[in-house]
Amino acid sequence: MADGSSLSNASGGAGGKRPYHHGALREALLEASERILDRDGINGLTLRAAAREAGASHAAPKNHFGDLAGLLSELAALGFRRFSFRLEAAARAAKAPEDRGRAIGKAYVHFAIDHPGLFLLMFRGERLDFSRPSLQEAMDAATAVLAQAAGSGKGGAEAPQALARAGRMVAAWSLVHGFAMLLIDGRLAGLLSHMPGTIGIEALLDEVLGGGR
Amino acid sequence: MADGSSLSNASGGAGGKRPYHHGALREALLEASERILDRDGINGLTLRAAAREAGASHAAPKNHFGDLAGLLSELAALGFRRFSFRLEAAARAAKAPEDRGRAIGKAYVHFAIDHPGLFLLMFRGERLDFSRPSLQEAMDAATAVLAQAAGSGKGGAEAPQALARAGRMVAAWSLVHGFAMLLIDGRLAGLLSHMPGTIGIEALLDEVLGGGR
DNA sequence: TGTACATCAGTGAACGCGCGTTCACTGATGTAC
DNA sequence: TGTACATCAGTGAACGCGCGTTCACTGATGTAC
Repeated sequence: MADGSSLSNASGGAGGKRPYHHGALREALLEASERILDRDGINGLTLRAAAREAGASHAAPKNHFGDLAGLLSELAALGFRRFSFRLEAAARAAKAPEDRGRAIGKAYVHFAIDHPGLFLLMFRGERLDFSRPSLQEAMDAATAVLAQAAGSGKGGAEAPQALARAGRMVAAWSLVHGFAMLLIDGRLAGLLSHMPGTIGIEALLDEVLGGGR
Repeated sequence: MADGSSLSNASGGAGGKRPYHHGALREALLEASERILDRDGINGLTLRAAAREAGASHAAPKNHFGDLAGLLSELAALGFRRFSFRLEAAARAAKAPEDRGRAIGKAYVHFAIDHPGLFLLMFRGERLDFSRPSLQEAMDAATAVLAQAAGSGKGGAEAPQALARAGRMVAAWSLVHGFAMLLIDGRLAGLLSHMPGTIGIEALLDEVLGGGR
């Protein structure tokens, strides 16, 4: 995907008969896979289902991804790249430096809300192949964004000990990750429905992220 | 499971020939399922695998659980009951009242470490049947333990607003849940290996739970 | 204390299904000459 | 500017596998009389 969204080449004409070679089947398969992920969840995403959704023969994905773990891993890598982009954009958009941590936290949760299937695929490592360089690179980049966000949160000079710094970073990560997971699994909705009054998710998220400051 | 662990009845004799009726196949299937969960993960747990592991015919589980969702849900219910028990025991064992919240948080994470497969089954709702009364009851009980723990954490009288109270509870839950999830998925190990020095999980957990106080 | 019978847990063969994978093939593209 | 050929993406039939489910059955238990 060199330059974005010009994915439908070759078959765009008015001829109707689609050519033997798709031209961008790899990208089409990834897009189809994401659609399946959002619609049917991770267990519905198989090599055959991806081929079906993309309108290709069921053996075609083999050429591009090798096996199912390959397809899932490339899709997860794509997700991590998009994830990093959104976190960084949120950090840049924050007005004051001390708002950056909270902005990144909100972006983290919003990504999970917008792409729950992709988010679960990314953070449910069981079926991914971490030896794939594209996945490793995308994951490392995302981790770097998070580490930088947590490191800049409250001023970096005091508390120079490694344990304290790791504790602050992991606490921030755990907080937003746990919130996102519980939300996606419907646990927060179940909890809030048992509480008096009406509490919206956004207000709750603000409260959770604001509470630690 | 009325009175605990006397699960191997009837076939205990020295006769060798095991009887046609198992006597406690339901419990044996649940134990076998948990073994599979820990060994092969949730995707390895099928009706046939459970029957195989328990030494029964592959159609036998149908009699006790109906379908796969039934088996998974009963196993999750069992997990929630054990979960509640451990959280409550940790709360009781805390010396000072102000230590209870932290003790419950540690018990939460330790449960996930000790039973990762079961923990993921419990908190990955996709394949559970929440209309099962046993699962509902066990979940409600666990939620009540958590709510009580968060409510008693810092004194209950001030900040009487519902949103603030919900925020405190959800923040505490998100923190331990996120930590447990990231740990199980191996993300924390990956992160710590990139940091200077050697940081143990227990020390990190103490730091994370202690940081908010 | 026996006998007949209903009940039901558990068995094992058989079914259809979707899956990943293999394999011979076909159509298109690019390159050598 | 043509022609031959290697390459390779994509096809479609076929394979074996494990799954959930069905179904006729078998063995054990409990109850009525």
